[in-house]
Order: sequence, then C-alpha cells, then structure tokens
Amino acid sequence: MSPVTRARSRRGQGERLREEILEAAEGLLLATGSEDAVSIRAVADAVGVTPPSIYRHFADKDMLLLEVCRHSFQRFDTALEGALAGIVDPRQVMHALGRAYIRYALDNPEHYRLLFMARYELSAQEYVEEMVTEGRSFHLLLRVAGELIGTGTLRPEVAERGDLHVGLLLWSAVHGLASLLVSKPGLPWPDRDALVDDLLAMALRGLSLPA
Amino acid sequence: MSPVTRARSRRGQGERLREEILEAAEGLLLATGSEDAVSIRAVADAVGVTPPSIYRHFADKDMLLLEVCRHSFQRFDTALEGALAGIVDPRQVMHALGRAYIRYALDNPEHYRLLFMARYELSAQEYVEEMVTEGRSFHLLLRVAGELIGTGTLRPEVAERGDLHVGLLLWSAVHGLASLLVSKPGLPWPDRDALVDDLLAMALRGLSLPA
DNA sequence: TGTACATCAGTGAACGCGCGTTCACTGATGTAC
DNA sequence: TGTACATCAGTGAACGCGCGTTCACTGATGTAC
Repeated sequence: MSPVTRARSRRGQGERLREEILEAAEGLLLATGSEDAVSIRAVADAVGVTPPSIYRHFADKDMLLLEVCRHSFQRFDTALEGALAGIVDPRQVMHALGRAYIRYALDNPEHYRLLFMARYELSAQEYVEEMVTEGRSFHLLLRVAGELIGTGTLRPEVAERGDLHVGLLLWSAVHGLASLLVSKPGLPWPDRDALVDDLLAMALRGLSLPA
Repeated sequence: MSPVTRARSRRGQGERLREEILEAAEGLLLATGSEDAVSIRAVADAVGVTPPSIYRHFADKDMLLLEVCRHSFQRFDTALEGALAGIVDPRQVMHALGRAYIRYALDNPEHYRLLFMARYELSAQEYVEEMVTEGRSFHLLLRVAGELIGTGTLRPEVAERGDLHVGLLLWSAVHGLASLLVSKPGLPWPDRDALVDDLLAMALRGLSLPA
C-alpha cells in the first residue's frame, strides 16, 4: 500500500515519464479490459505519480487516449507484418494476414476495441480514421488486394473495381469475424481455426474465377 | 425551460411510465448518438419525472439498459423480417437479409452498437448474448443457412459443417461491413450499395460449388 | 350518499463517489559567475 | 572551487461536476363501511 518511491527525472529527462504514462495506460487497458478504467487518476497511480503531472506531458485526457491509440496501431502493424515473413504468393499472404489479424484481436481484445470498434467524439474520430488510412496495415491490405488483382485470377467484374474495393471486402469479412469473437465470446462458436480458415477461403474463392 | 407538467398515473397505470421511460431512453440513444448520454437523470428529465421514480420500474441502471437492449433487438428482428416478404429462394433471401441488416445498422448506428459492438460487464454480457441466440434474427440466419445447404449447391466440405458454421460465416461477412461503416464512416468508402452487393455475392459464391 | 382510510405513483433533498482539471507551490538539478 | 540563482519536473490541495442511488415524504386516487 505504500506508494512507490520515484526518483524525479533529471532535467531534460522529462520525456521518460511520458513513455511510462503511455505504457501504464496501455497496461491498464489490457489488464482491466475496460476503457473506462483508463482515468487520469488511475494512470497516475499506476505510474506512481500525482494526477497533475500527467498534464505536463499531455494536453488533456483525449490526447492521452489518442496517443495510446497511436501506440496500439503500431503494435498492431508490427504484429501483422511479422506474420508475413517470407510469404510471397498473394493468396497465401492474404491467408496469413487474416489469421494474424484475428489472432491479434483475440489476444488483445481491448486494444482491438480501441482501434476498430470504439466510438470517439467528432475531433478524435477524425484522427483515428487518419491513423487507419495512413497506417502500415491499411497500405498492406491495399497492396495485397492489388497483387491479387495482378494475378489475373479474380473475376473481372470484381477486379475492375480496384484495390480499395477489393481490400475493403476482404477486410469486412475478417473484421466481421474478429469483432464478433471479441464482442460475443459466449456464442456457441464452432472450432475457431476452422472458422477462420473457411472464412478466408470463402472470401478469396468468392472473388476469384472458377479454378 | 419550464418543466413539462405531468399528470400522475392512475392507480394500476404505473406501467405506462415504464414504457415512456424505455422510449425516452431509446430516443436519447438515437438523438444524442451516445450511450453515455443515457443516464438515469437524463432519462428522467426526458420523461418529465424525477430520477428516483425510475427505480419504481427498474431495479437499477443496468436493468434499464438491458431492457432498452431487448426492445432494440425486437425492432431489429422486425426490420429484418419485414424485408423478406414473399421471397423464397434461399440465395435471394440471404441477399435481402444482408441488405436489410446493413441498412438497419446505417439507419440506427447507436442501436447497432448497443446490440453487437458494445462491451457489457460480465452479468449483462450473458443476458445480451442470450438475446442474440434466442432472438428471431439468429434463428432466421440459421434457417436460411440450413436452406442454402438444402439446395445442394454449396461445396460439400462447407455444407457438412452444418448451418451454425455456415450461418456464422455469412454473419461475419455482413457484420464486418456493417460495423466498419458504423465505426469508421470517414474512410474513403466506395459506393455502398455496390459494396454490399459485392460482399454478399462474394460470400455466397465463396461457399458454393462452381455454377 | 358521505367519510375515514389504505394504497401507491411520484417527489425533494441529500449522500458519497470518482472524475478531469486548475493553481500556487516546492525543491532537487544544473549553470553562470 | 564555491556560491547564488534560474530552471523545471513533479506536488498537494482544492474546484465543480454529473453521476447512481437512498430515504422519508406527500398527496391524489380509489375503496370499505
């Protein structure tokens, strides 16, 4: 119960606390599994600092949450990219991507909620959507969609819609399963791996010409 | 600014207020577009009554929200069923269902959030998931999935998984698009109707034997 | 037909809580001379 | 090498707010006699 004794940061070392605050906020999100648990006071407590000192590093609570979001997007990007090592065939890349995507959502449900399911007020909403469209994962998705089109094996009426259209269709399928698993874990889910594989097979086959 | 003058309910008419409370809560959700705006006090205000009188009709706030949820599920069920009038071919039923589903989500984004995207505490979570699995729409989904299997036009390795598996795959695809449209309205969405149609075509084709 | 009374829908005031945020401050750190 | 001083990371106390919930109550309604 005795508070953690912190050495005050040396001059010019103030940035260290900033990082600790972000990590604590992310940790709280993961540990409590609830966005509501991330309050200025709870974060300050977790870091071992008083609430006002948060404001030296973040303008207000919204900005803090936005930065947590940015961090989470980067973790997410890294996780997806890591799953693609050495795979070149676009169909296999898409499978690996989908599997890694759903795995990330299941392993980090609260982060996933924050990235793709949460509601934000108008100004924050804009920022978060920009994080999506400017993010590495979104570009990865579009690139793979483009490569799929490039193989010439997609149905022409699909291919001509372009990579954004194709990418969003694939993302919809994968996000649908991921977010249902996250928000309704208690449904009578059949074997998850089979479901994921069948979903990806369904989506890719549905876009493709008959073999 | 002057408060609405309400006649007190006659004896035995107390149930009327209960309905008004539910309607006000739903209205608040729709109007403000935010679950946070649904507070006991705000609901009481909207109805023209003092906060404590809510407790005559609902044990606590969670119970109130749960009842709002139940109401919303019924509106949702009714909307879906209404879209199927006269359609018998399972593929056409699935298309109509998917279109109605996404239309409902876009027309009632906050209700959709409440039903399929929100986080609930443990006890409430159970109730809501029961509302899903016991609901008319879920049964409708399973029935259509079963009918699709019954046509003999699905791929055998898919058909043999059963209607729950097939139903969840179709739901995933549709929910994915619906929930992305709801949570990321600012993305560079191509034509929505085309996207919906292509998504449904993709899913159904992906599950089916080549024509 | 008139009156005393039980019922019960809704009130008014208050509680304790955790929240985001502010403000004037402290005191160790590093620097200028 | 020693000392006065500016810097600035972090503190302590307090603010006002809206919230869910409680409690003892009021007073119109309907009923029993």
